[in-house]
Amino acid sequence: MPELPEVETVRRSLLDFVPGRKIVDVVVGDPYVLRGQPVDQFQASLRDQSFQDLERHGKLLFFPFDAQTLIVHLGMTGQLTLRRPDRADTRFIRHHHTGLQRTLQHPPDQHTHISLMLDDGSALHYRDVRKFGRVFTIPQTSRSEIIARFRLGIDPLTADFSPDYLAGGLRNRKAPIKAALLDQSFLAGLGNIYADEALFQARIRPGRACYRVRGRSLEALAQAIVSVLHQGLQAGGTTLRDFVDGSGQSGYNQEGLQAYGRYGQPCLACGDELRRSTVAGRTTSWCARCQK
DNA sequence: ACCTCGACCTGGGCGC
DNA sequence: TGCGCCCAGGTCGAGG
Repeated sequence: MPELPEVETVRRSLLDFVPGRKIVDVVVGDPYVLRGQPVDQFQASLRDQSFQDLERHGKLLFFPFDAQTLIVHLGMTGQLTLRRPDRADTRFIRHHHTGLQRTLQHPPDQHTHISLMLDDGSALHYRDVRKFGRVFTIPQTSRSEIIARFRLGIDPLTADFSPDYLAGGLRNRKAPIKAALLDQSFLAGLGNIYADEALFQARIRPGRACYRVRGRSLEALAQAIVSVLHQGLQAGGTTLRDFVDGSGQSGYNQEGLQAYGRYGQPCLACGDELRRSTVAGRTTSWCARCQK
């Protein structure tokens, strides 16, 4: 589900409510998402701690506490949402046309694996159908140490990102350009949606070898990466199936996608039918006429 | 030091 | 209604 714009949307939506709140209880449903951390250790590390800040680098969320840092990666279907006592629960509603699952908030269900009970009666729930995500704590660690520990590259929405950085990373690779965009140790934050969107906007074929992306084309790509991420962020993220922000709200960037998932449909630039192929192991939509 | 591919999970949609 | 197959916003580790 969640690429940089979705994760940042979650972070921003939680920032309004969570800092200052104290964790009074830690409920673990399925310990699988702790990825090996003992349940009692996880619980003890968070109990009685107060939220200070929520940070993000690429797709990784991390929440610093006094002695611990809470790490959250949403994987493919992870949802981090606040259930507030001042709002009524709502049922899941499947949108007839889009299939979107909407709900503002609801009680924990069989997919709710972690619940942090807060001192104002609200609860921060981690729900993850496919369980590709992870939630655990590590001893208090600085931002730069976290980036190093999880081998994350430059976040494209920071000042560290530049056409030069992009050029330096692509020069010696012969893999498809899309593979480089998905490589989190090079660029942290792009996933399958925004990689396809950026390549479409920059008019570059997803299968083109990295070292062959140079000059104006590379400049266009650097610009397109930032542009598609900003667009996603402005739309509150892309909700294909189950993405929601911290309040349970869907995004609407799915309505602005020009390439991702549009194979078989006409290219919005030239009208040709968009192709479908597999690049870097992922389904890819692209226009054979526009993208060279 | 790359790169590709299968594995990890669950559920929805579709064809028969 | 049911079954089997394919598909899905992401990593990881094994093996070439």
